Amino acid sequence: MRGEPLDAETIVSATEEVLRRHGPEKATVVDVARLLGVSHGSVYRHFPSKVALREAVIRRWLDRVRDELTEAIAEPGLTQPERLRRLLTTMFAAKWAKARVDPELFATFRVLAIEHSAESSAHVDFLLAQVRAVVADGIASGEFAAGEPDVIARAVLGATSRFHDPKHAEDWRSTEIEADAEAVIELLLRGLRSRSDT
Amino acid sequence: MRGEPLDAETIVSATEEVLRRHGPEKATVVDVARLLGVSHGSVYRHFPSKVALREAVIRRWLDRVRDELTEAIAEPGLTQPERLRRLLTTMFAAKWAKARVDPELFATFRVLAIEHSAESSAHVDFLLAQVRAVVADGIASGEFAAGEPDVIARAVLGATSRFHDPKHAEDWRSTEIEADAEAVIELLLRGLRSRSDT
DNA sequence: AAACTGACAGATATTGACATCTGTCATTCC
DNA sequence: GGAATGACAGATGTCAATATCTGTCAGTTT
Repeated sequence: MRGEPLDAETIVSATEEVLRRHGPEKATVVDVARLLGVSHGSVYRHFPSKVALREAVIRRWLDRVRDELTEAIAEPGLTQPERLRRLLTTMFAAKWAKARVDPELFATFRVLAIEHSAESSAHVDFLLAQVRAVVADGIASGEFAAGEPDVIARAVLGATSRFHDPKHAEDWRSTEIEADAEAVIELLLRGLRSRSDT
Repeated sequence: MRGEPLDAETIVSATEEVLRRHGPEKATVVDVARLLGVSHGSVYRHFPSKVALREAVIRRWLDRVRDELTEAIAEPGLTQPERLRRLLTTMFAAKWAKARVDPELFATFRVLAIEHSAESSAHVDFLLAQVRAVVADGIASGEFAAGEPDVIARAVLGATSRFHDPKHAEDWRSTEIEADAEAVIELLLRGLRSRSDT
């Protein structure tokens, strides 16, 4: 009946659109099929369940976030403290912007992220690896004091959860959050630096 | 009909019990009156509204938390870094214990705390003042590097929100939280200490 | 007369009949 | 004959009728 072949990617995009319009509670597989002009049975040809479909949506969303972030921190010629600061501020700013521009959409994806905790914790693992890499480089170069990169990376992410964990999204509406984040980053960098440094 | 006169304190206790049994959604003023064996009109003699009654409950709860905390940190003869560590660990442990012993009750009080944000932020101000005092003393004694005590106290509380903010209560079920808190406190203390120290 | 009651109006919550949704699959369509 | 359909069973959600709750107050009790 329609020229374009129905593929998974198209269905995921349509699902994202339905989630955007109706929110996570009201978005149904029937809605997705309706938007695509097919029967909902066809959607089930490409995804075994509604859960799997939503999982595909959140995975794509997190993949995009990850790509944005790796691109933003790819700048060469920085010291490790500078690199860590940039990694954190970029990460925070990206989340704050999303939460502020479209709070409802952000809340929707937060619901999906909670539903699919495996995907979310894979994302956290990615962030952890990014921080860990910078910390390890900094220790190797002597810019940071010696220590276990894994433990320190966990500590850095844990200490900044107020600024990146969606649980705190409501706090991000206030502009005080920038100054608070700055103060915490400053304190953490002081704690990380080796004593011989400035 | 009954010997004991009905007073505000008794009503608040009964309300706490009803909240404990039924949860924040289902707890009604009629339930409280029923538990006390009086008509609900009598409750309204002592409290102008259901909101005011719940506010009294959360205020008493937070007052008790505050008392526990001030008692726990009243030990003399500690250095300021030691005092700060003790303040934080005591604060965290108290919350973790409550959340673990009776998660539903903890969730109930969390709902009340959100309902009555004025009471909660007064409580945060109290915690902030406690941290600020230790930080200011530490700066005065040269144990901590110079800086704005207010800014630093905010940073310390902000960096540890994962360990004290009820938003993270679910994370506290894992025993990893102890080690994570320890690592963050260590990093913060390193950042706070003046450079001439150990 | 101070403390309490219980009937009341308006607001909110619960219920249960009805509608929609999820997931399956025998059948239809290119 | 592989892709899509639509009728279906069981689960979940919706909505309007019904019940309960909040807050008031004139009247009762001690």
